[in-house]
Amino acid sequence: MTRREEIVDVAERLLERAGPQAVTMRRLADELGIQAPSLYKHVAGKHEIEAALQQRALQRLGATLEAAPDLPSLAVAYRAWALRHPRLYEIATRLPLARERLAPGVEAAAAVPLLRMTGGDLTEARVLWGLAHGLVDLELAGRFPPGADVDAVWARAFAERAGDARAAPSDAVEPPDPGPAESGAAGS
Amino acid sequence: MTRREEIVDVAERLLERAGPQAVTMRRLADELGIQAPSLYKHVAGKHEIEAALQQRALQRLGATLEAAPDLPSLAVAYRAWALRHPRLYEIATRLPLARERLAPGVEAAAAVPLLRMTGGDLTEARVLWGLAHGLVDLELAGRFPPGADVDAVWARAFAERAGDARAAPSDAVEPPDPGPAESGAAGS
DNA sequence: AGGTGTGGCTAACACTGTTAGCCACGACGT
DNA sequence: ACGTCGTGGCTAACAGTGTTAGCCACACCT
Repeated sequence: MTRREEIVDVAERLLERAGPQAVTMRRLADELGIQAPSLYKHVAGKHEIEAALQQRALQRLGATLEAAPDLPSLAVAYRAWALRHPRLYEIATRLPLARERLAPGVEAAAAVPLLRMTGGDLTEARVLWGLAHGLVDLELAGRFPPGADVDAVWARAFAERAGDARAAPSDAVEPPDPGPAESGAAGS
Repeated sequence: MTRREEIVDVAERLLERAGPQAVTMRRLADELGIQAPSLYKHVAGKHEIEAALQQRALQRLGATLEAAPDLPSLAVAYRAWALRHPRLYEIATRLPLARERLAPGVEAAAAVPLLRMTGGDLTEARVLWGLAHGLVDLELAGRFPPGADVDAVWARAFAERAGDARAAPSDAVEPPDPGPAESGAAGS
């Protein structure tokens, strides 16, 4: 394992354990037993570490979603992952998505499971993605008051949507090739 | 106008003009022709300024939404406001909602328009809110690839939902009294 | 042996939010 | 009229942030 990966590993552990404000260059270096400026021998800057975490989060989330057989279970898998890795989810979703830093294909790969559900319908996939993301984001931000029945909200949201998704035009069952801009970008 | 409001005003202008990283205590003080530590004579800390901006954003958004006659136009009004005041929207939505700092009633007031659409159905209101927020958040984060037809996504999302909303149980046409925890908190 | 890249180090810079302590001024009560 | 006191400014300073410059030891390769 290269030292760079090691840094990202520590950053991830630190992030989930102590929150985003704790992942600082000096703290990171401490954890590795070195001095903060030495980090720059392996990494261009903090933004690069964040980009790496973002990429990692996208891959993990995408992999988790792969297993879901239908839309409702995909929804609960999405929410469950986000609640289990809240900081990673935030970093994956709040950061403006450094596409140029991202390894090619990971954005597309994260989109595949959802796209499969909608039969390749990009618009519908984006609706569902927005719905899931919005609900997760509000929940993570503590926006639903304590005691709110969030389970019921998710049930309602995706129960009704499920019918629509199946009724969608089956123009492309196979996910489109992860081409440049438009194709794979519905889920990331 | 008290000096405190003046500070928040400058903060808001600075935020929308130059972005969140530009609204710093020293910069704020410069804009007011004073020294940074003097700000603390009027404000407990930066968090208080942010909380004030958050409250302001909630009020403005709520007021804008008031005018919408039906669900589709409420959706476009929501999106339009967010796109016109992206930084304010972020601060209103990303910050963990300092409920104790918030003037009583503003959270509830922001929820009223949506709740009216759903005939008082809290769960449905939250679904719609999550949907709208998620789509806005993804768009603001630059998550939809350039060239994506976001209009189409919104049209699809709320065209189908509109029927559901009207078919919702009409158990409470009048928005519930803005009681303590549960009632008014669906939209904020 | 000699050169070279790798990966540490210290010192320092320009920022950030924030605190302590001082001081001028204006209002207010006696 | 005079003392008192709150208001609102100031400077100096602190701890912490990301980041750069420059130095140096060690391993490796010719």
